[in-house]
Amino acid sequence: MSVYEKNPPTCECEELHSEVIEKKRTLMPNEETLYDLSDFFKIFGDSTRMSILFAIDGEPMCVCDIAELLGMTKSAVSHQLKILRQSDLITYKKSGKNVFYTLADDHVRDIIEKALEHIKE
Amino acid sequence: MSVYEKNPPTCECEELHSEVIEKKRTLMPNEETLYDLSDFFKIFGDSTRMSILFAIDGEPMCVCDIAELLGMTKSAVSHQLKILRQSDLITYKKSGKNVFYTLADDHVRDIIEKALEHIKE
DNA sequence: CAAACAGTTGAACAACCGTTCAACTATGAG
DNA sequence: CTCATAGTTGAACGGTTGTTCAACTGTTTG
Repeated sequence: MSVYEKNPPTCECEELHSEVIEKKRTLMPNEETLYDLSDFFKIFGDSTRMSILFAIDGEPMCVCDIAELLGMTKSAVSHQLKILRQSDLITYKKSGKNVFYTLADDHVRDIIEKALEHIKE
Repeated sequence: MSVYEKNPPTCECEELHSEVIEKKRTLMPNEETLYDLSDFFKIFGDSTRMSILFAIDGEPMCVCDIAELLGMTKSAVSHQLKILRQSDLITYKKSGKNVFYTLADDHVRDIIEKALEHIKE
């Protein structure tokens, strides 16, 4: 049951524009989509993860090299790689003792590109 | 001074792929851009703010109506509106006792649309 | 001017999240 | 087999962040 479906009235306002509210209610995405969307953006909302995404763009990198490049510990990097893995934003390939990570697809690049455009307005 | 510029070595690894690291170092965006990017995505990384963005898309809405639609208090909504305002993602127009908010431009819509595509893969 | 209502704001609290630390698995070299 | 190295993981700590609450500003109405 979505919160957008009718009451209970939580806003103490007296003079609501009911027509507008009802109209908007029908236009809102369902709650699950809203959570999926914000969860998706949450992944990009950390500078460490953003750095990792740029680092492993193009040529794959192993955990040690990423840690060295970013000036962080392997542990911290590995924790973030796990989050990126679980979001299907990156893939990895084991090679001996090393694990090489790279971007899963071009979608990620596209979204970051869009954001860069907005920032430089 | 960026952390990506040369050492000190923070990774305890012994067998680094120095060539790859140096190459990547030249390709990384500067630190400020990285922070701006992740800060930008951070705005979208909250389901309340995401709901507000969908709500005020198209026809503008006043704070009371948004609060009623989302089932939240005016205060909570106002706090989030402030964050969205400071990020230049929304604009507002005062009209009597009401303040009507709407999206600043089509850029926001574009980015959310891209994300929606990725989610439905 | 006074009362009512829309909206904002700062402080405080709780929940969330990223890094650190230590312990662990696993692979390759001697 | 044993040791060293790459990488992962869970717990814990500290900083961040969203909501609540109460007090505030500002506008309209009588």
